[in-house]
Amino acid sequence: MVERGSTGVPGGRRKQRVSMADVAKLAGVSSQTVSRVSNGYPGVISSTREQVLSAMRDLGYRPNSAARALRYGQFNTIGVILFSLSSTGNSRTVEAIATHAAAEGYAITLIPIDVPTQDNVLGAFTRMGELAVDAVIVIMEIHLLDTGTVQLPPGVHVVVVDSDAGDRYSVVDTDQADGTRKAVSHLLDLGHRTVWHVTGPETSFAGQRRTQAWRTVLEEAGRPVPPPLHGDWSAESGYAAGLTLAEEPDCTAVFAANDQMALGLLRAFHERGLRVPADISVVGFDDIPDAAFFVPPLTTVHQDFAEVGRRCVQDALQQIRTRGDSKPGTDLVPTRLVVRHSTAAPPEGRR
Amino acid sequence: MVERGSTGVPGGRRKQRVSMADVAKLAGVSSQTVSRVSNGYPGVISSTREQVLSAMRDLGYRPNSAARALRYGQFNTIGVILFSLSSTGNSRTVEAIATHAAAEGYAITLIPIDVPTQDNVLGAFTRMGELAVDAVIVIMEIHLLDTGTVQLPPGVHVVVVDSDAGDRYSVVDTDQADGTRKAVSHLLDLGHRTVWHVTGPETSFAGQRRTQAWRTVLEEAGRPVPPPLHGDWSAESGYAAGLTLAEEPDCTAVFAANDQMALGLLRAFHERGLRVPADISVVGFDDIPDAAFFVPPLTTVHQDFAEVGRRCVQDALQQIRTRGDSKPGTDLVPTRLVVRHSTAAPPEGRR
DNA sequence: GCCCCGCATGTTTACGTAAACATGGCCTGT
DNA sequence: ACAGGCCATGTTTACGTAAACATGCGGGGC
Repeated sequence: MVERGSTGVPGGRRKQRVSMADVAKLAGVSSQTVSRVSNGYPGVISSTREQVLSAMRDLGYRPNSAARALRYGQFNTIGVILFSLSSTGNSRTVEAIATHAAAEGYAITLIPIDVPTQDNVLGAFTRMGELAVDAVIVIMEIHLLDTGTVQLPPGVHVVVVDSDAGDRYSVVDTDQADGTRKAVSHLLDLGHRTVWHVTGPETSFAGQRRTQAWRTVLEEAGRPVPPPLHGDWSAESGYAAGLTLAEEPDCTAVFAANDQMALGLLRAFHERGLRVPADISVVGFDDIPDAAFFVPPLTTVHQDFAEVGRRCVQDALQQIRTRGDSKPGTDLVPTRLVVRHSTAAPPEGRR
Repeated sequence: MVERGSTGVPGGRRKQRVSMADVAKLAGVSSQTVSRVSNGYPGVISSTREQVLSAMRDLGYRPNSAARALRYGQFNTIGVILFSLSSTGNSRTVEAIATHAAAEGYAITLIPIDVPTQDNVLGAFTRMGELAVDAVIVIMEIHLLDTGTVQLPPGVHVVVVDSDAGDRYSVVDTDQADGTRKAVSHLLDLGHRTVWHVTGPETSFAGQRRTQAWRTVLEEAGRPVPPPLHGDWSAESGYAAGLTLAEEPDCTAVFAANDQMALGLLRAFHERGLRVPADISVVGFDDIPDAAFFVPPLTTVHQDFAEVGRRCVQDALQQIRTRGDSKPGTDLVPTRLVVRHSTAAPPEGRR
């Protein structure tokens, strides 16, 4: 079982992999002709081509991508650096990236950072330089990298998600501010005096932006700005915030920075005997597939992760093809408010 | 932009990448010495080493992984083929795979198959052969591959998740049967006469196994086996099943093949005025992070995706290191029943 | 004092591919 | 009929790295 490969060298340890030279020998042509057939180049007569193809089949020839990469100077691979695949948003973005990259003939290499310490991030970026990638998509708050020690290797193109480094890198992101505006305005339009807020973690740029936009909308409307409650994206943190909010008699509407925290809110309110939406309205962010099946179905801001992924790949390929000549900029993907049954007018006398 | 010539051409576009030869020239040594320094080999005097390191820094040298891979005949990369990252299970398994692989110095290349047709699968496996990977982890229903047309390229080591191809490939999976047994027995122990079931899609091996085990447990206990309701993993399909089950007066306990469908059940029962668990008990499978925050918190079977991922990597590396000498086998990861508040004894007179 | 050994470093080569250049035969146009 | 050109195919070379082999110098043992 140790020996693999194909040519019938009796007894001896066979060659690990079949090369063009092997195919060429069997087909009775030069390796260059094999190369031409392999790449579908013209200028090979059909009988020769058939012979070569047949030899390839017989030997189980597969091109060696390392040699190709060496020859061409590029790898047809895009690296994706991220903290976690656990969040719906990240995993769906990565999925879209992988799909679109595959359609363009690029593979995806995943570089996870389990614990987002400075050292780990630094390490990931250092390894990155040695990895076989033509471009890197970074899905995280790039500020973690701004302390000066880290610099991306030159010659590696970068696209950033969930960050604001638009002046230095190409940025693709959901339009957090606009989505938040839709959510908060929806609640105000229903007649709520103000809107409370459960934030995402401070390390998240997306979270920061949502909180910032929430504050701005309230201020522009001349409404009081309640103290935000701090969450970390998890349903558990939303639950904790919900227990606190249940004690606030003034609170009739809550904007959670993501759907999972909204789920925690729903459970907390249910436990405390608050009816959603009769007593209190809840809006989330993301529109995860489950949101339509929460009790009650959640009104939330739909993010188009697939589109984010698509644009990431597009930008990355653009940079690769222009060799970085394209200028950095920010590419915002629009959102959409999905109204379900977790929002309604505030109860009488509380608006 | 076409030229990629030598260093120091004033005004000219510099070489894209720095090679050992460049470092060697600057340091005044041979490229072999640079190689030795780069790989931490002994036999380089410290003053020379310092000079080389300094030159590396100055030029921003990074080893070319394509050349390395070509030289060594391996890529230090593991490919992961999957249908979707959308499911919690897959994304968490992939995350664990990526983390453990990184710890071993391996990178992960993702090969998504957006639509699981025979052709696409075939295509993915064909491309796979050309990709720069030393092993492949397949996360999907292997039955699709058993029709004979598809065969993995020889020389690529394979580990399969969610399948029963244990005789041909190395398999790692959650112990579906045992988890199901725990779930169903829990409900029977509470006093329910029998347990209804919402299945996963037929294409899923994991789903099939859960349904099979559910039936077995009931039969062994001498209980009637109600007709299973067919789901597709989505909360929506669970919701549809829930609406049907709400009309079944005999139904006091349901085992959903995953948590999302259980979520759909909860909503359907809530809408129909059935109290969970007072009127009807629900058990899920997976223990997604949100399950603890459903209304009510869901009793479910915990799957250790991280462990599945870890063992996948372990098996893959084992195969790479032994060159496939290790025999295929099935490696089952145990589950754990997490009892929350969606299960209770059946209502009086209905047990 | 001479020879040999070992150590630091240099030189050659091969990994598999494909561009660039080379060759040779046949067809076409006059 | 002959020259020129084009087409199918072969040969050479370079991509960046590292193993294998080569070199040359200094020091220790006799």
